Amino acid sequence: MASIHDVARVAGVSISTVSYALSGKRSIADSTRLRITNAVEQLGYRPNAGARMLAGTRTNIFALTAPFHAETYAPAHMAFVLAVAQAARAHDYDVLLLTQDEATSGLRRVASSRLVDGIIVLDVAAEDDRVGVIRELGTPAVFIGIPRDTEGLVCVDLDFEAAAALAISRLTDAGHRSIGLIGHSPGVYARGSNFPPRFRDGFFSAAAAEGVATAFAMPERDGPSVRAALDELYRTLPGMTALVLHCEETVQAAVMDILRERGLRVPQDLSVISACASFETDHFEPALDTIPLVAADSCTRAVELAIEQVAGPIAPRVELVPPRYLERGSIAPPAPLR
Amino acid sequence: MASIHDVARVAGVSISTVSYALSGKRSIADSTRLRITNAVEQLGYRPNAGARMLAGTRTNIFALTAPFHAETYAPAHMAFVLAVAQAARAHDYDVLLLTQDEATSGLRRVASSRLVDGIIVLDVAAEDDRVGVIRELGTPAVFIGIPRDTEGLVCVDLDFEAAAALAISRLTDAGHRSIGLIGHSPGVYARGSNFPPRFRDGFFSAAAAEGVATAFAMPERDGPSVRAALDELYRTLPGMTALVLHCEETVQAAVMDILRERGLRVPQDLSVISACASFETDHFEPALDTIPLVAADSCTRAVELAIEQVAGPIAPRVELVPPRYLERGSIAPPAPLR
DNA sequence: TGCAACTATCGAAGCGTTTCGATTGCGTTT
DNA sequence: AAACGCAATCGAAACGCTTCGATAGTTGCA
Repeated sequence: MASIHDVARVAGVSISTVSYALSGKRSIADSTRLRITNAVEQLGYRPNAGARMLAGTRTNIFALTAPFHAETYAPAHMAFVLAVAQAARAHDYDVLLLTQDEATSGLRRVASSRLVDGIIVLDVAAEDDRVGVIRELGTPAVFIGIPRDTEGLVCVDLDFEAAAALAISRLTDAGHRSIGLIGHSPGVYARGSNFPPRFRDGFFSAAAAEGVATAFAMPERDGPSVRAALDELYRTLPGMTALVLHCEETVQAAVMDILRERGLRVPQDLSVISACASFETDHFEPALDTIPLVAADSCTRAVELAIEQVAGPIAPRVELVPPRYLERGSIAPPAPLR
Repeated sequence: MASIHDVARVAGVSISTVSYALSGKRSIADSTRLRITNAVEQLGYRPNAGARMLAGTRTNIFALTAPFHAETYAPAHMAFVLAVAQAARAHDYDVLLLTQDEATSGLRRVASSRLVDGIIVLDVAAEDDRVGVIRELGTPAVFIGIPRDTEGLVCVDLDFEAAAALAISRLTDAGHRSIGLIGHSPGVYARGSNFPPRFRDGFFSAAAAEGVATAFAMPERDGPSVRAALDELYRTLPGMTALVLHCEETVQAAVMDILRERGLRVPQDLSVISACASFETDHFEPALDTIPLVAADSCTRAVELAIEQVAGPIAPRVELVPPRYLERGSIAPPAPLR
């Protein structure tokens, strides 16, 4: 395997010249640079990663800690993992995957062995063990998600409160005054993943501000309870004219099936918005207005912030990504009283 | 950050003694070893990863190339990624995640910069670009899945042919002579992921060997075509008494719903086996006999083989993991003619 | 003409390990 | 008593890069 010495020899220069030519950190004559790049090409030279880490100040690797448990929704999880990896590669960073059973010890290990320059934290719980470790390590880190105590941390996430408020405002603009919300399964709220409660709370407070009547149900992941959840909403809120879905793909599909089965047309009989889903919603029949949860948005920003931190300390912050709204025609004014 | 020099100073020995004490590669007096481990503890010393890579012969990192595309079924994909990461950690290896848009160039990059000791290849297509690159690089690599040309490669996978044969033999043992198969969507077969055809072919040849009548249908991922697929099976094979499912969770769920809706009882009216699914099938009503696709089985073995290759070349091979069978009571003798 | 200010290049000192030969001191064997 | 073998330890040479501080050679300007 060719080393920088070989390149220097072939190009007829010293190794420091090669290093500077490749890094661009000092000016090098065009003719020399050309000889060097030719030599690199010819030898198939690639700088040795270990040597670089040792001599340089950075490793060009980020750790990604992405716990996976029973309640995790695989497609969304996957989307975030991939988005982080892609964003990192765009800045010449690689991603090292930490496993959940090594969550805190793995962080310590990779940080104190200087294997990584920083840490990206996914699927953040309100009370998250990783927060304490990261504070203590002082390693550059970005949380995608927001723990309860954000003191000293850099966090990025979709603005779920604003997303909920956006859903409410679109519906009230259309004239709705009775709006239901179908959320995730109770386990998701119980376990402490932080965005479902944030959406729910944003929903309730925006509704309260508008003086809108609300109802909320949390179906289990599997079949029959979706039906029960819908029944519960109609029981609590008999005049419900609009529905916000903040739940998994299978549940949303089930809801649409049940509505169809009951002869309820969207949007004539019921307006529906799909909120903060990380999957495509345009295959539903009819297609639904959507406030998408775009993994790439948060992850790209997270990687940028991580890179800034590698360069030097930055101010702690919580950055909320504003929600977008995609119209697909699933909202109409409420039907006149039947 | 404490270095090996600090440890040596505190313990009152030379750095080589520290290194040998920690690696165990030469004998060290118990008293000395104790002083060293105390110093390590006290200073919170962790060997620097970069220095280790440079001086030693290995990096203790594997690259994981796991392409993700439209046809990918996220939960299964995730299960394999996690299983690889866990198996690697059990051998003190970390996992570097390569993205699909850098599939071949990423392999070249991490291998020739000596960032990784080896490569684990997931979701192998029959004709897979990564095969050529890996042959050319000569880096230790293990394929989880089997490309068409396995010349010189080390591959591990569930024995899908044997799994199909096992399903057939369980059903023929119970007296079935007309067996249907519901497979993945046509796109999966077209794109070249290699296990669906292997299962299908194993199914047909085992059935032929037993003189059993068969039918095969490939529903699209979404709703209505599952119904169509079942209709197709009953049309092609009016006397069908048993069904093998080799498809995604949502499709299996849909099949069970449709059977229930049509008043077909499992197993009295139809025997059903779920084959090579990486999800839990015991929540179906009724629970289904299952030939599970256990990610950990293949991934553990793959990591072992990768580690053997890091130590020195091993013979190329295709290792097939034998299928298991979980009885749950979804098989009965065929119903007498109705 | 002389000197300052550049530009382009080089040499050498690290970075923190691993590992290969010593070297030392003891107990055993002849 | 000389010779040997072994266990425990040390010193120093890599490993391949980055980067700091020279050094020559050029140019510009007083």
